[in-house]
Amino acid sequence: MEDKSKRTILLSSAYKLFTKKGINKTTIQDIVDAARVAKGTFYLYFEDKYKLQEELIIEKSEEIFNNAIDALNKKQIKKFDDQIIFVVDYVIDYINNEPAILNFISKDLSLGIYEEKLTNIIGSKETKLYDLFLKGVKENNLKIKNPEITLFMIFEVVSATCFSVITKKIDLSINEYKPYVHNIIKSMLNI
Amino acid sequence: MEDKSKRTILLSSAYKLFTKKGINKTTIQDIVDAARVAKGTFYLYFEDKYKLQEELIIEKSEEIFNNAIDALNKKQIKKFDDQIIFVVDYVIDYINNEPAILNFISKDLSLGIYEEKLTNIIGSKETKLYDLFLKGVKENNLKIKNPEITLFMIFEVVSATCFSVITKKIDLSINEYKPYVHNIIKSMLNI
Amino acid sequence: MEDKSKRTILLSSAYKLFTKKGINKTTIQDIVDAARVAKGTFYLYFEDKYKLQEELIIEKSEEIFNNAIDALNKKQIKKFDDQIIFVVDYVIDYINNEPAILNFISKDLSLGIYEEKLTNIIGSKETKLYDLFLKGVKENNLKIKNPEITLFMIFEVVSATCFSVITKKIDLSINEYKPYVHNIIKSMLNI
Amino acid sequence: MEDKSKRTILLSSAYKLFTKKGINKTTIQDIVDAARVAKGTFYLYFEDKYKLQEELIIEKSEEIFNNAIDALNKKQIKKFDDQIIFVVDYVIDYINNEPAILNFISKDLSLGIYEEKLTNIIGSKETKLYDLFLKGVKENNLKIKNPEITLFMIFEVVSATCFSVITKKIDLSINEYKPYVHNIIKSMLNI
DNA sequence: TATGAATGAGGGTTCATTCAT
DNA sequence: GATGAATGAACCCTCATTCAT
Repeated sequence: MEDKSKRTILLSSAYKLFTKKGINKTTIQDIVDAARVAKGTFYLYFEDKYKLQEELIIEKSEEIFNNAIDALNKKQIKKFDDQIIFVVDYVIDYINNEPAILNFISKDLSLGIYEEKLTNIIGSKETKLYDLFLKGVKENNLKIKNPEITLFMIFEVVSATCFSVITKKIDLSINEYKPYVHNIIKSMLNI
Repeated sequence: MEDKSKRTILLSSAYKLFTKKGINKTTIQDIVDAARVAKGTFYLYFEDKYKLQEELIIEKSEEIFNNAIDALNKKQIKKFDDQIIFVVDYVIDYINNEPAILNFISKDLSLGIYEEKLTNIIGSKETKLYDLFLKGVKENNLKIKNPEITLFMIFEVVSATCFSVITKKIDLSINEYKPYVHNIIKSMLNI
Repeated sequence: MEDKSKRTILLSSAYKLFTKKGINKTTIQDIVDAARVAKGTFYLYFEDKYKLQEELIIEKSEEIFNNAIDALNKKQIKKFDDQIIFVVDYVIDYINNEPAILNFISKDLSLGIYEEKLTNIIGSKETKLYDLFLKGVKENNLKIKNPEITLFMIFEVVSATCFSVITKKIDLSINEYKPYVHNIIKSMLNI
Repeated sequence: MEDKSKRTILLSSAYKLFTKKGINKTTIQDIVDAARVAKGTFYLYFEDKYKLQEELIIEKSEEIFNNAIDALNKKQIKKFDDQIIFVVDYVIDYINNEPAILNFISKDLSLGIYEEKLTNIIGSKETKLYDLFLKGVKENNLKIKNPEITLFMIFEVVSATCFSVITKKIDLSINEYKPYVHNIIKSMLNI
């Protein structure tokens, strides 16, 4: 505990506040108060709260996607579309269990940033998810012109609809909702 | 001109500023200056700038959707999926021609609000779009369990991806993008 | 009293503080506290404290010079150099009686600004002092190539030395000092 | 190089920054960064940046005056007023060639301090300049009551006017300006 | 000596909101 | 209804100074 760097404490304090109040309503004063740290300390480590947010988003997103793929590897799922659906469901369940995360990454003003970063993560040639997808398309001889765009659109469809369902803007349980998503994804994969 | 109520002038001044600078960077001072009205006057008509924004969003959205359906009625489009795609394309083209509107309804913090309002508009039993959709599903004997959810998801898919394409987060022209959307919609309609 | 505008109160409060503590050590908070006015009110009237200072300097300088010339007009001083010396002595005495004014216009960082403004005042074709000087040079057939520069340098000599004497940087009474200045001025006027 | 004490490095780093940005806009962080030294180290050697500045001013001023007198000694200038004028011109030229020095010693808030220090330097019985002046007055049998005051006033006149000319507050080249100064000095020396 | 992370008082500035006119 | 001067809480950010290592 005591060896946690102030930087780490600031990150986790900000995370809690962002998920609770959203980034716009969270002030730097709130963050340093929660971290029991002086105001100036914040500026030793972050330019402003948006830079801090970016770090959190990248960190959190990578964590979710990597966990999803790790979980996938432990299963024996053969069919490509089932693999993709497994990953999608994993992400949906994760967010559904920790819905406050949406409060932090998209409620206020940051859906744009979030997507931009996630697009980087998904589209990055180094990412396991992207590799998985490309390999699947190839091995299954899928007639997909531009796999990157398709993957991106899957992500968009999932995140946008998932967001609405989880935040109860539409009266649908997450499990009632999943089949719809699965169908869309299958059709996007031309299977 | 001179008989325009102050309220109307405030709405149109705010609209111009919101599309130009986004709502967060627009101050009430900016709005009343543009409207050539005193600061106190603002509070005679609106609780705060977010209430004003809500009004604008509803007004603007209804305008777009109603225009879309009016345009549809002038064409002789027989097939149901083509009708839906026509409406979708109409909306996409509208936003693409006036992308500043995204600056106002989603760039900052308001995609959530926007969707909530639009959901109301789409889902409202009184809306022409909803009626059109229901009638189409029935007449075509489509195997769609819950038409409302499907319509909602179409909207989500269109808006989320459209937003990314128009704001150039993904390197794809709006016309390259349309076929993807059309395919998804067709599959969602089980046709 | 009650009809004094907040602007006027801010100006006079700032004047007191500037003369007491210098402008650099005076904060906007100090000024509004002294004026018993809210902080925001300051920004209704002044961009920052330096703009306020400029106004004070111009106002105060014009006051001094105009008083000097008015006093001169009440005397019957014939000789040109005596007229100039009268004005110079008037200014020296004024500052000597209210030396705190130097604390405000030159102690901190503002000698430059002060001089710039005074140069404008002195050199301004509309100023009585400048007219007086030009007329004197002409009527007395003085061999002065560039009267404006000469007037400027008289001002510099007086203010620089006067500043040192009054602020006791040199151990000399103001009256012991005057003859030196008079001699310099006479020599500068080539009389 | 490597044996330069941290103290010396701090002084020269501060000098560079003061001449470039002025003392007020130079932070202690700037200084220690430039000196490649830790922040705490600054406080081992200086109370604050103003104490450091004082040292620099004294050091620099002595350097200039001593150089001026050394240069004088290499010339064969007989007449006393020519000697003084030589020194004055030397100083003027020096500042004119390195005007950034004014940025450091007077632009911000320090003309007062500077003059105070210089007055000490000039008036100090140990200074070569003062000796030179006293000797000259005596040998030439000049009717100058108080040589110290006269020397001080020469300095004031030169520095004040020189400052205005070099910083372009008055539209006059340094060479057009010199004759005016020379005349004033001659008259001050009663020659 | 030397370090540099940590501090926190304090500055400038913005702006939604009120209220006497 | 309409005004706009006044308010003051709230914010971001800087930076001289300290102190445990």
